[in-house]
Amino acid sequence: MSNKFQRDHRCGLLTKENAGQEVALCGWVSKRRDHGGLIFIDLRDRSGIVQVVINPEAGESFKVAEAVRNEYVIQAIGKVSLRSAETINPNIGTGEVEVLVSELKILNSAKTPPFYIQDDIDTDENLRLKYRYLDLRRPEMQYNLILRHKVAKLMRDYLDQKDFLEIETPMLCKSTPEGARDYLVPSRVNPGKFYALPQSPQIFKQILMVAGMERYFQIARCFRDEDLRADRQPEFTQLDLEMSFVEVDDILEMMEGLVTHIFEGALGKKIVTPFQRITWDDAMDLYGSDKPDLRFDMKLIDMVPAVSNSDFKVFNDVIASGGIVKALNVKGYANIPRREVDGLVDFVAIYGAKGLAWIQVQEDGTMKSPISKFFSNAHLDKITEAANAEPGDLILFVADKPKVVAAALGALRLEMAKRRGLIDPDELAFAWVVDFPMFEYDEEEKRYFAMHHPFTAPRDEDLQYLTSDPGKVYAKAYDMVLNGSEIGGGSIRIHRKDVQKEVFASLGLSDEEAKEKFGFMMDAFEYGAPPHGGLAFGLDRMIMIMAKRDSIRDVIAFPKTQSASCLMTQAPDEVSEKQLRELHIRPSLLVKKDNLPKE
RNA sequence: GGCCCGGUGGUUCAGUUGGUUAGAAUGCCGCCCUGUCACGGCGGAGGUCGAGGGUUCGAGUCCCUUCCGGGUCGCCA
Repeated sequence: MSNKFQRDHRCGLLTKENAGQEVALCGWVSKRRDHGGLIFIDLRDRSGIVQVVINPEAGESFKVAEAVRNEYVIQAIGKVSLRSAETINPNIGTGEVEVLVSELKILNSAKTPPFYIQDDIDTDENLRLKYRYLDLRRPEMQYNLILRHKVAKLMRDYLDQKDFLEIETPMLCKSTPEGARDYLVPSRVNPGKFYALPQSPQIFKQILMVAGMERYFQIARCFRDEDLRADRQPEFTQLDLEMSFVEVDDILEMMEGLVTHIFEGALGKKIVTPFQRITWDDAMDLYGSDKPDLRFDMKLIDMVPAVSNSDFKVFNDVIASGGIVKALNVKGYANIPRREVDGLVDFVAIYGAKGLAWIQVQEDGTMKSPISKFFSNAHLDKITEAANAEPGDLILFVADKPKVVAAALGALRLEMAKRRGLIDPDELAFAWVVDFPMFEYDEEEKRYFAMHHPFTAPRDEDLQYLTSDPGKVYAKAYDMVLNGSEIGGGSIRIHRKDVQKEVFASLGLSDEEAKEKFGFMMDAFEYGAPPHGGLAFGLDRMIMIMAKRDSIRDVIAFPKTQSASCLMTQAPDEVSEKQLRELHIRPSLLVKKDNLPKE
């Protein structure tokens, strides 16, 4: 009898219902337990694990079972049988059944793997990445990739239903001047010229709107040649989309529908809409971050009114020079040991804060603090009132330029929440951060930069300040935030040439430069560009949160290390002189790192 | 580019103030075992202590350089 397939059932899907059936299974040996006259094998395929049992009655196949080792690929044919009550294993899904094997075949042998193929292994990432094909065999990694597939499918289903078209845009693009560093690709047929890999399909999707596609999306790979982080890879995936004839509310509503669809479909979680909306100004003011974690409260408190006119020179000087004083009230943390407080001073120093002041409100209501001696009782009353402090609370102060205070206290807020266990890992706190400033002033280069990108539309009421006072202009831009992570961002775009020209001018781009870099886009805007806007979701980050992982690498099949290399394939690598010459790159121009002149 | 953490049998780790032959657990190999599921019992093999240099009578341990991995600040329109 020849089977069309080598197997007709999946390991992890066998249940009581299959009892009595003759089945053929294929998979990897997860574990072998040899009792001499009886051998148990945990057989694993993508669906899960089932126990197969073999005894000497199976003849030659029993000898095969004796030779089998972990990660051998085998085919097992046998009868599904119910386990007797005392041998049921409640720890696995298929624990009520097992397969009594009559025929066992080794499809391939395997070397002993360098680490266990099981969840919760404590292994160096080095090894996991080098042997990624083994790492990906682990159930939790399979779950992550399956989840990723489900999410992508749910996205496609939803957007298809809403009349979006999936359209591909080029990978070989023109280098863009501002923003992140581009990955460059030399052109063989155009000596001395380079393509850039896309940082996003931004320009193409806007052109697609001019082209009348009305609703577009793409699950697009994007590239940025910047330093890596736990949540940042040099190549990453975005759900990129754009719509014509919409205003901000239309897009936010559509995206809330999308996210609801995804989280219900993939995780069975009910999401409440509409999401909370918070302006960028408020987010920075209350949370010190443009991506606040709203799973807990602990807002930043403005302390300037309470501490003004005291004898504390440090605060007075900061306020006099245009700085601010803010504080956090860490409830019930007054008993923090001195050593830990000193550690917090170091913690905020990372973000540029020159110091950290604190007041411990003791159980008897008295203050323990290195700075309380500078304040009158009236001042202290005002401070505790502003902080809404009760006995047992710890008040932490940072005084500096607004940007430093936000960064330091924003980070400290998260850190204290972690230490106090204030974060519910099962909660999903969605929010929109809206009304971003259009521009950000760079002190070093003494000019404005676009906070999102230069195609973002300013708010109608702010158009008047575009040239006179760019710092006052806010944009029709929005970020979707989930649990303190930015998972999506977008804006209404500029669709009028005159406005686009003004924005380029505010950015210090001359007409010639604008024409040289974005001429095709300005041209397109002259041929009937519809009002449009869109958004891009960071797919990797969203999956990371859904899978409750700390690293984006765990939801990407083949990620790069912090030095942007692939430990499995050894990319990037050197290339032959011939290849270089064909690309018009003189090998002699290549300089190894250790030969570079010191800067 | 800065700061911090790590690199010791296949794996995860211990290794004191620099001192004899670098230990443990697990894995691996062999033998035994018919109800295990972290199977059990007995025996065995397995180490350039990331690499290079230095200090020292003597370095896994101290110093310098370097490579690799991780976290983070800058950076990421």
